[in-house]
Amino acid sequence: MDNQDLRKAGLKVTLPRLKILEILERAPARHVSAEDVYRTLLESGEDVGLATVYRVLTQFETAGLVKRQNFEGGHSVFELDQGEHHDHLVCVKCGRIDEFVDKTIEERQAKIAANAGFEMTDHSLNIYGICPTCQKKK
Amino acid sequence: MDNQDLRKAGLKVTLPRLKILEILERAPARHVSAEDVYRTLLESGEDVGLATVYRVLTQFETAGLVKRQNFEGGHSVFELDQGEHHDHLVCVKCGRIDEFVDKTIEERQAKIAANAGFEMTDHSLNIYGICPTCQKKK
DNA sequence: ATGTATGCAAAACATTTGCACCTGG
DNA sequence: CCAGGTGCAAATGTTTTGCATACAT
Repeated sequence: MDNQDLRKAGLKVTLPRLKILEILERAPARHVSAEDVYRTLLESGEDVGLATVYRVLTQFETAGLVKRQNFEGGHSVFELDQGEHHDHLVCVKCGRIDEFVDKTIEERQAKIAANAGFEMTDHSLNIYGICPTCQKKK
Repeated sequence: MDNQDLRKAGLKVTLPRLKILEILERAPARHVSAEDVYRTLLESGEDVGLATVYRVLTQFETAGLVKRQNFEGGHSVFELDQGEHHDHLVCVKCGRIDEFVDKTIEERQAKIAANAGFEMTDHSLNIYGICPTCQKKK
């Protein structure tokens, strides 16, 4: 089935692309960095270059298969794009990432952009904090 | 007056620090990158290293004098911290940055963090789009 | 004087790109 | 076969760091 997605995006079905797609699908955290993907590939004995990981992830993003999130410190994570937009709650201690959607916020954002005369292309809302687990550990 | 702010932060009052503070105060765009500050310094004939610009800006951030915003592409901008929190509207064409505050959004964010059991430490909301000026230029 | 600050050059990251070789359709 | 894909190494852009020197107090 994934082969179809790749072909539709005009991408050849190659081993690296399939493997990376698989890793994204199985990632327990859903949000993984390019480095994470690369490490996982090496662990499974695949001989894929980090450059390819970046190239493939970028192509996937262009194809709409994947979403890229830029967090603080010039560090990005990728997640499978499952259609529904959402924002992120990021734990600054353990890196855990929760997702949420808030219709009210979405609406206000659209209104703010419109008021300012901006044609909104995208938006990112990240709430940083300490997750329940890390609070207990303290 | 600024000398006081520096001293209070435990920083010696040095020429580079004063100059950088001055540039931040006079920046027409309010939001400047380290590179911007560096270039402005060179233009005014000051002999300051880029490393110092980064060091000073980081110290200013720690001291609460300055806010750092991380935008997409591992690129950061700095602005004088004037107390009132605000979010950003960023033009993806010309880089123009507008500020806004929306009480409703702030409240919802706090609620979302609380519901998830997160102790919120910070949050960043950036709306990306095309500003009115760039729309006309099209 | 003495502990900080600074400039410079080198290092550290995260990401991208050039290029010769490989591979899917 | 041949365009597109890949690995590797080198380049990039941004930010940080090591170190010897210079400065504020």
